[in-house]
Amino acid sequence: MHNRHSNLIIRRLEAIGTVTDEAREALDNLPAREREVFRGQDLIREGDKPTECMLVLSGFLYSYKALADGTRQIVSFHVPGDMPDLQSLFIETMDFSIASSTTSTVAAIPHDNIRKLLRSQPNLVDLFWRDTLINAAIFRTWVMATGRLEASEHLAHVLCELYARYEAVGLTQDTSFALPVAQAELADALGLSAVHANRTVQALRGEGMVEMEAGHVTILELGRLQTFAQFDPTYLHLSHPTKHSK
Amino acid sequence: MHNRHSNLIIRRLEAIGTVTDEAREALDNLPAREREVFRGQDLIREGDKPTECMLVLSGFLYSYKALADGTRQIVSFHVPGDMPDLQSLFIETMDFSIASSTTSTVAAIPHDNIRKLLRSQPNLVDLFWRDTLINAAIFRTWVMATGRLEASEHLAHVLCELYARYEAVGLTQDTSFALPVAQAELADALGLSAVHANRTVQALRGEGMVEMEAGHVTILELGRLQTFAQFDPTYLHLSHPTKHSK
DNA sequence: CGACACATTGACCAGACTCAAAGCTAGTGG
DNA sequence: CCACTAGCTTTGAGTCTGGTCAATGTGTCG
Repeated sequence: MHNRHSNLIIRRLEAIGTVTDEAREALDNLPAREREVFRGQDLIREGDKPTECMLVLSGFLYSYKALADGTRQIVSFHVPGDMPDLQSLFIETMDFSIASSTTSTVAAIPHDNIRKLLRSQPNLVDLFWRDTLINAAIFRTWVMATGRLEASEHLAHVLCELYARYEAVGLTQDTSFALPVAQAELADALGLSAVHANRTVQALRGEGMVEMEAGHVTILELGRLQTFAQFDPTYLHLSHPTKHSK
Repeated sequence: MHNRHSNLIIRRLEAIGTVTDEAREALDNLPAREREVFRGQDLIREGDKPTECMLVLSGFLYSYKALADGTRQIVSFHVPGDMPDLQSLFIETMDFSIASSTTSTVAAIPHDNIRKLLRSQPNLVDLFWRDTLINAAIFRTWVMATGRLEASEHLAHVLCELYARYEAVGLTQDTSFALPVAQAELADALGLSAVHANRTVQALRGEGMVEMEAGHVTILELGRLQTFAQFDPTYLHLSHPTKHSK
């Protein structure tokens, strides 16, 4: 049997590629220090120089960049199985912060151990690299959505993405999933004001495409939502995408 | 002496890390088929499954994602030395297109040869991986700029970024550099309409911070431009960043 | 009950969009 | 050498999406 953190990593990596038995074994032997982070608390800050990588075990986190006027832009959400600062392995200084939007558990894995692992398992280098490439694809898509979609389409797109990513690690219940973020945080992710984010949520609800309340989302009509958002799951490069459109 | 394409790759990689002599040698032996691309022409299209990677030798290209209504969002610019589709090594299907905005020369390097190179030079795996991570950081920053900066700040930010990236590969002349894109393309990069992009360019010119004309940009007051754009070069993770602000 | 955090509304404002029409400039054919 | 075109840039006028400010609900917790 595997331990909690290796189970999650493996599930994540299997969603994007193939994990050999040997690699599975090696992942299981990674040491990890578990840690809790609470709502609104920063796990890592811009400018930090981490010596370990974080693996999300439970909860929900997000990365953001702060601006001069005190506002911020959330640049990605992190669900269990994600390693939000994997980049710190190769890039010394963090160029963004990571915060938790609810009580989350993370496993901290020292760089040294990951480096040793990657040396012994070249198979994993490919998979981890692939993971960073998929992350980049997600950012690209956020640029597209932020730059060219209307607020309600953008929100719909984010919901489609989260649904697909949750499903990839088996964390959906039917067509609903956890989204424990306040509307103000949603606003920071969409590049909107909090007031307009609220109106945007109401618009989507009014369309009957989703239910959003008390920290979780239920998608009522996935196909329609995806079409509306112009969501094409290709960019997530998952092994078994969940395209339901048309 | 090195050939044209390896010279550029090496300069690029040296800007972000250290290249061993052995790796240098191996890079020099990469086979490459040179190719010209002309203004407006797609080098690679969304949905393609490339079997080689492109290295920009000269000119200027950009990546974009097309939307349902015929509009598009440019998600990144590519200067000489960049490998805009390095990801195709690990991700089968392209989720964006790459087009040239002027006459450009690219070198096509077969995946097989790159894979062989990476097996023999683990040092290069780190560097290439680091390159993809830096790319991701650039996307993140674009999300931030698109979501939270005003149009003129956003334009200023893009100019600061390009200046820093050009400088890293030694392609600036004093404080000016080539930007052979029409304002309509700038608009697609900034997520603006062409009309507003024009007004935004005029605003920056009016401030006396930059000159922009006939496909090239001269930065008149770098410090002020960087401050205005809230540009912090950390995210480019270059070895010798060009921070001039205060 | 009061405090706090979050969601919701209303009224008004502004940055950016659209449509439409002119300028400019380099290149082409006569 | 000039009229003509094509591709860009620039301007003007009216509209709209999303922003700001300021209240007002609502729910949870001590």
